[in-house]
Amino acid sequence: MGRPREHDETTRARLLRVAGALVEAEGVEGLSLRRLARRADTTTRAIYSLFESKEGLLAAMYHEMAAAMAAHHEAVPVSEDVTEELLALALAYRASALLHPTLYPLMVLKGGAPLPEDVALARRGFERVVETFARGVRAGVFRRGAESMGRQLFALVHGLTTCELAGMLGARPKRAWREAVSAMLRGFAA
Amino acid sequence: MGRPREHDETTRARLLRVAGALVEAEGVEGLSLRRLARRADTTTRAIYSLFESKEGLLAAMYHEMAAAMAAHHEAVPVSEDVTEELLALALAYRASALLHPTLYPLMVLKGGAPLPEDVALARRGFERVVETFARGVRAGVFRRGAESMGRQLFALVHGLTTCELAGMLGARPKRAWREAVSAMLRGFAA
DNA sequence: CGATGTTTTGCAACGACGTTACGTTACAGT
DNA sequence: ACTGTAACGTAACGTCGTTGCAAAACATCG
Repeated sequence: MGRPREHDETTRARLLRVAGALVEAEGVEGLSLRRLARRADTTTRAIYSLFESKEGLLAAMYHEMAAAMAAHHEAVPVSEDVTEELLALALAYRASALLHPTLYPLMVLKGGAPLPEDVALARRGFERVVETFARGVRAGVFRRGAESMGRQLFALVHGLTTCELAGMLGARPKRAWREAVSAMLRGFAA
Repeated sequence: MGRPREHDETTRARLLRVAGALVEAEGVEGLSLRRLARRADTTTRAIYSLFESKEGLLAAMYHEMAAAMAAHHEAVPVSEDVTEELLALALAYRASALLHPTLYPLMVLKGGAPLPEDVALARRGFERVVETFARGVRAGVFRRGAESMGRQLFALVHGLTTCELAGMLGARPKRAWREAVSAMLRGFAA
């Protein structure tokens, strides 16, 4: 019963696309619901019907980003060389962050609380790292404490991402990534 | 000539104090010039006279933060054990960030461009780290590349800070700091 | 001592923002 | 056909950062 929705899935997709372009072009502060509605040729009411609020819109953008990162992570094959696998996982994180350079800060900083499903998504990626560490521990490559090492590696990876996006990682950022992650993994050796 | 300023240095200090309290209590988005003026019992015009704009106010807050961090850094004594000294420098960074937990994000994320003097201030701390690395290289403790290692250590330290402030560093954050920094430094060994 | 010039101040307004109340519209069920 | 219900577009509300403007407070000069 009631009037059928006119703001359908295609408008939703269009809004997400235009919002991404806006953020990409002018940063998070350049995204306003009114401008977004104008650019997407619809009304602010449509955004409220589809996303509930601005926070909901940002959560949906977060979801796209989290899904992209999860896809990059799952594309990394399981290897016998756990060090190589962890390095590949870190570089996959880097690649997905660099794919949406201005969208990445959305994940970390403000924009409100992400949806539980997206937290679970991010957690899955983290647990993949912890499991890889655990395999390394069992193989005698690393010392004990897979979860601690996973947390610390994540801190490094996040810091590297932030620094690279800020242009503070020097002329050869990928090399810096390799060196930093390798150094930490060497330091984790049993 | 001209009307003498009534908005003096004490109002400026009070505004900075109240602004810090506001950010501390409700985050960066809770800081509005009108609320700040009301809480500090003055007018928005005073803020504009003293800080030029909201960005100028944030830059002044950034300056306080940067000065506190520099003080913490300079309090770390030069040691013959470069590894110990770098660990102490990292923990000094942590201590100053934890002193103003909600002010720290101001330094990294938005708020606009910090003043050149504050960039220089932050740069001095970074160069202290690079020099310590260089001493370690000369002593045969680390491999070559003092500046690269400094950048990578900074990325780790910043990532650890962000993660700890987000509560993602587990139950023993200081221990995680020690382990992570030590691991990276071990990995940098010659 | 009064007139003038210059700078700061308080106040009110401007445009833009996120959000919401409201009257209208379009359908489902009777 | 009538009524109830849900989604719609429009217009407003309150807040934000910022700015124009007239009044105010001094220094300087006639």
